Amino acid sequence: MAASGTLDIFLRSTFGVEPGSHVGRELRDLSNEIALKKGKTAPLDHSINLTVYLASGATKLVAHAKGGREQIVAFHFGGDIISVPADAMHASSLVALKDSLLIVFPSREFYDRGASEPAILRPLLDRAQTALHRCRDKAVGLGRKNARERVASFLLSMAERMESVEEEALVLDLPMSRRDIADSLGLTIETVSRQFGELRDAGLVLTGGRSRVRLCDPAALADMAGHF
Amino acid sequence: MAASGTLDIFLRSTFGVEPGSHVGRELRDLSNEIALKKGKTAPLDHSINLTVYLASGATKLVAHAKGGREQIVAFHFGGDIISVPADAMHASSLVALKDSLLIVFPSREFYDRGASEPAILRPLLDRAQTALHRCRDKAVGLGRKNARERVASFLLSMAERMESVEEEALVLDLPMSRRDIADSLGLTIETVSRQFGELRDAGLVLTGGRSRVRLCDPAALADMAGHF
DNA sequence: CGCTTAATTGAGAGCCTTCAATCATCGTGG
DNA sequence: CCACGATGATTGAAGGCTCTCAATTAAGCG
Repeated sequence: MAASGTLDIFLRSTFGVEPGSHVGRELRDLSNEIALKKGKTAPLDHSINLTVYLASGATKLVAHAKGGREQIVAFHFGGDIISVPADAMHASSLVALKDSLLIVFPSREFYDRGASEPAILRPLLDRAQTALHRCRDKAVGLGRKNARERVASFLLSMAERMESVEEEALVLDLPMSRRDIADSLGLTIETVSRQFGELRDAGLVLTGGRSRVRLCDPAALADMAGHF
Repeated sequence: MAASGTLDIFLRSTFGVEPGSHVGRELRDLSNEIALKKGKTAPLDHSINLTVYLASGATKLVAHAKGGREQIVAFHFGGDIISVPADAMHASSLVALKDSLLIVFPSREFYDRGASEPAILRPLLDRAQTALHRCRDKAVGLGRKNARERVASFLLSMAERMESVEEEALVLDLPMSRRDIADSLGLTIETVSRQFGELRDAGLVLTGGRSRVRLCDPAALADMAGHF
C-alpha cells in the first residue's frame, strides 16, 4: 500500500478521482509502490494480471521465449499505464530503462473497484485500445517489414512519444540500448547498428554518443517506414 | 440501426443488459448490422475507431503496408468483439472467412453510452486485454520464432479457439487459407506449406483437403512452439 | 586516465523468399 | 455422377536479407 503523493497525482490526473474518496481509498489499499533503478527488473507477482502506472522514468516489457530469446513487447514512459499479463505461453518481465517509479495494482481487483466508478474504467479502456493498436502496428513491422523500415518506423514512433531535446530540431535521447532496439524490432544488435550507419550515411539521421539521435529528415524517414 | 434479435442476444449474453432498457435502446440506435459473405470485405467507416461484434462466422483483421504487403493482425470467431482502428500508419480491413454476421458500433459513442453502465465497460476492458495479450504473443512469434515454431504455435492457438470436428481427437476445420495463415505468421504461402509437409512427415499432424487438420500429438507441437 | 561495456564493422552461413512448375481440390456444368 | 476448369496448395531450385561469429573501435564510468 502506497503512502506518498504519487498515487494521488495518478488518481487525479488520470481518472479525475479524489484520493480521499471511497474509490480513492480502496485503490490506495490495492496499490504497491516500487522505486526501480535503471536496469533492474520489477519484482512482480506473475501469477496474476497486473496493471502498473509508470509515474516517472521509462520501462520495457519483455516477453521471454524458449532458448533465451527475448522480444520487447512495448516501451513505456512517464504517465503510461502498463498491462503486465500473468505468465502464459510467454513469461514477461518489466525492466527499467531509467530510474523509475511504479505503482502496481492487481488488475482484477483494480477493475472491480473501478467498476462502480465509470471515470476509472473509461480511461483504462482507452489506454488498452491505444496499447492494442500500437502492438498491432508493431506486428505489421515484425511480420512484413525489412530492417530499414523497422528502424525508420521505430525512430518516428519514439519521436512521437518522447520530448525532443532541442527546440527547433528533432533530437532524441533514447533511453534504450541497441540491444533493446533490436529486441523490440525482432532484429540483432548488428543489424540495427548497420541500419543506423546507413541512415547516417544517407544524411537522414545524426548520432551522438550512445543515446543521442537527431532526425534530420523526418519526412524521408516516414517515407521509408513502409506505412501505407 | 439494427432491428433483428441478434443485437438482443449480444446485449444479454455479453453485458447482461436488457435490450429494452435505456442503454439497450441507446446502443441499438448506434448499431449497424452487416451480413458479410465469405471473402467479402466489410464496408466500414475507417475514419473512426469501430467496435464490431461478430455474432456468427469468422473474420480476419488485415493491416496493409506499403507495396501491397498484408499482415493479418487477428482472427475472430463467433462471439468475439473486434476493435477496428481508424486508419493511421496502416490501413486495416475486416474480411469474412465464412459467411458472417456483424454488428458495428462507433467506439467513442459506444463507450460514452456504456460509461453510465459499468456492466458495459468492464467486459469491454477484459476483451481488450485479451486481444492485447494475444497480439503480444503474436509479436513474440513474428519477432523471435522460426517458421516451424510459428506454424506449431498457430495450430495450437486455433485448437484453443475453435471447436474440434471429432470428439476424441483434435481435428480442426480451418476457415482460413494457406495465404491467410502465411499473412498471419509473417511468412509466405510456400513456407507455410513446407512446414505443414514436414509436420505431416513427422507424424504430428494429418491434413485432409484444404482446411482439415488433425493434431495427432499436441504435446509435441507445444514443445516445438517455442513457448517459454 | 584506464578499464569495462556497448557499438561498429566485416566475412561467411543459414533460413526464408522468390520464381517457376506441377499437382490437388472443389465448385460448376454437362 | 462425372468431367472439367479455376483456384489453391505443394514441391523444387536459386537468390537475398538477416544472423552468426569474430575483431575492432568507441563510449562512459570510476
